Amino acid sequence: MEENKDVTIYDIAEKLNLATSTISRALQDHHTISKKTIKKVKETAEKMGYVPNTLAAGLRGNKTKTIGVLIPTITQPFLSSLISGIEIAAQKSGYTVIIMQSHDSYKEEVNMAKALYSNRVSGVISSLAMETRDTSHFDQFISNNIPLVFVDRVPKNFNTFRVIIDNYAAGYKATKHLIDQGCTRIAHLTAGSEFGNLYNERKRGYLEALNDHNIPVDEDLIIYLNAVTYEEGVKASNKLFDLNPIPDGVFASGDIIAVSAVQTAKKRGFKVPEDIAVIGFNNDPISQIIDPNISTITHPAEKMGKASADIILKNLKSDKKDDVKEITFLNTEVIIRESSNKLNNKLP
Amino acid sequence: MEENKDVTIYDIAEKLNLATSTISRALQDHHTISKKTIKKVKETAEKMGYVPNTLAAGLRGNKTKTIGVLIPTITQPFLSSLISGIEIAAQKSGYTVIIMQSHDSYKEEVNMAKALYSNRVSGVISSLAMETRDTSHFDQFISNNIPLVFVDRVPKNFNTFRVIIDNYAAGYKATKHLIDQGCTRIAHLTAGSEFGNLYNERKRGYLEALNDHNIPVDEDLIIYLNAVTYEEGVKASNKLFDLNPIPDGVFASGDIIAVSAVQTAKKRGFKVPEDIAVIGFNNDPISQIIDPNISTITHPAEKMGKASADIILKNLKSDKKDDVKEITFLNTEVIIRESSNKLNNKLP
DNA sequence: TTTATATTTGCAATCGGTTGCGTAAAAGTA
DNA sequence: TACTTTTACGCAACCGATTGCAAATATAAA
Repeated sequence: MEENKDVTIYDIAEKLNLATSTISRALQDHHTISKKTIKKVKETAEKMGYVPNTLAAGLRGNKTKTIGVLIPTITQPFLSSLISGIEIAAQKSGYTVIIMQSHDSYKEEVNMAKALYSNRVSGVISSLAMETRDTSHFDQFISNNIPLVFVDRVPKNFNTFRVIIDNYAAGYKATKHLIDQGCTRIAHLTAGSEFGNLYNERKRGYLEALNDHNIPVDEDLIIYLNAVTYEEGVKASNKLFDLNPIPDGVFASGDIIAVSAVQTAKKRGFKVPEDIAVIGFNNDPISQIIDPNISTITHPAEKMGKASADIILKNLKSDKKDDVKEITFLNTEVIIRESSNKLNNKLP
Repeated sequence: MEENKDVTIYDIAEKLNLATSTISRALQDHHTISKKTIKKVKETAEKMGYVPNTLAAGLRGNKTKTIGVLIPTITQPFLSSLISGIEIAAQKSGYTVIIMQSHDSYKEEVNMAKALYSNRVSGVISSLAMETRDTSHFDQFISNNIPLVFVDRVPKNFNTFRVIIDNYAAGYKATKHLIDQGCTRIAHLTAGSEFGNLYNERKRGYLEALNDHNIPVDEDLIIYLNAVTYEEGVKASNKLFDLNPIPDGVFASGDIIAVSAVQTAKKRGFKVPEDIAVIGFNNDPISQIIDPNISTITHPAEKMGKASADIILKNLKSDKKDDVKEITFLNTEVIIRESSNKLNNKLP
């Protein structure tokens, strides 16, 4: 068994009769090394099969060109797209991405934050677990000057970068769209208890839109799901369709919920959008595949990922520690599709 | 600006008047350290806010408790579930997961393989990029005794662990199911050029099933998509429905393709499954949401992820280098749903 | 030729744990 | 009490790259 020892800069140094420091500098195009030497070094490095040891470099410099991502799960379209955005941006700058899933558990989130720190990541991007109430496990990053970006599900009182959409405005827009379509009894399907403010904000937008248009709020039309799943959506939708009369519009705080509403409606003999108009949230792939297509609010996952990564990278490059931890708002748009097109407008 | 220096084992050693070696050993419950000392050390470590430095440990031991995952993309349901399975298994053993996306580009795959090696990952799990023909960039892992597992899209001639499903058998089962439903003109939608053998294997199963049941193969009924996307699926489906007569069954080598077939059929006035029965592949979430529900073949993503991770972990634990690089086959099942239920059997 | 300047390279400490080997202290045995 | 065994801990080298500072060499200016 050939115990193939790694080629190190020492090996290269020996072969070329140079100091390791010269090799190191040559490899990073340091200006104090002559072009000739650089070329020679790089060539022999290549020839000898040298692969830099990230650990050693990281240990010395106490930084790793690694971005840690701590999110609830990666199997949701929004989050996997988010990661994709992060990964692409990071990759471009030579950074590596470490991913950890909290599975919406506070305890796991705490552990993984520690693990990320232990790995000396250069920066952290996180979306909070549903369960999380206390966020002090993120303090360690701040106090050690590791840039921290919260994205999408962000804590309220934590002075660090945040990348979000304006959930309030989005909720307002969605509801207003239904109102514009002539709906007057608009239901809202939303997530139950939560600490992060995104569902609450959307609901706030919903309420405000009703208010602005003189539509009385009917608490019976607001249903809180225990989880954002298809099954829970069906349960909630059935509650809605048990009402008499049924609502004529539904704003679901997630496409998967909207899908369940549409399908439950169909199953129970109601027509979408004629009997009930539906709008979802996220613009998940499924929303444009399901029949009827589902109107929705865009949730620019990749862009949010890119924005988050860019903030990290920018902060890493410039030493000046921005004390201004700005909040980045990304745009959302209403996408009108069949499920809410009561007025029968032409769709693109 | 408080330059919060990290607490190291040196700090603990000094505080307790012990040697760093004792601290190090105490922290890992080494048997040569007394219970009292261990307890004392752990307590003060906790109190002082000590966080181990993974880099330092990894550098010394040349291993990092990190599993590198190199896949085409994470935004496909199958692959994100795969990662999820890997991550959960790894996490349980205290391993961290680094993820890199090749975006189906050979060049990126080569670079990222190098990056993974550079990070001294303990093991690698990879699914090949579509473009990849040559796999020599994976040699470095083998020659350095880093366990390597290929999963799903695996190379043919590379002696390492492989975790796959029996695509041939799955293709056969899917086709046979359609035959059992009474289909006699069965089309097949598959991916175009590819090096990994999964689509080819499925096609082989399809052909063999036809053969075994004395159904002549009609090349017009086999359509090669340029990409596994909804749009390409629609294009291909339309070709199918331009035929006269149209086929009475379709085996699509992916659920997203099956969805497009079902919807294109509906759009063109054909009934599913009465006029044409459809079966997909993967059991993606969408398959059981779309109306009609789509019959499919399970593709146990999470299990495959777990299996891959377990192989890595097992190989890491036992020093003996298994020279037998076994291939792990995971089971697939036919899930019969509405889209292929011509005989109108009761479905669960 | 000499001095000043620019260019190139080397020395050696450093990052923070890990571990083989050696020794001191405690416990056990004759 | 003397001797062996066990238990507990310390010393110091090591992993591989980085970097401040010093030194050597080359080039330019006087």
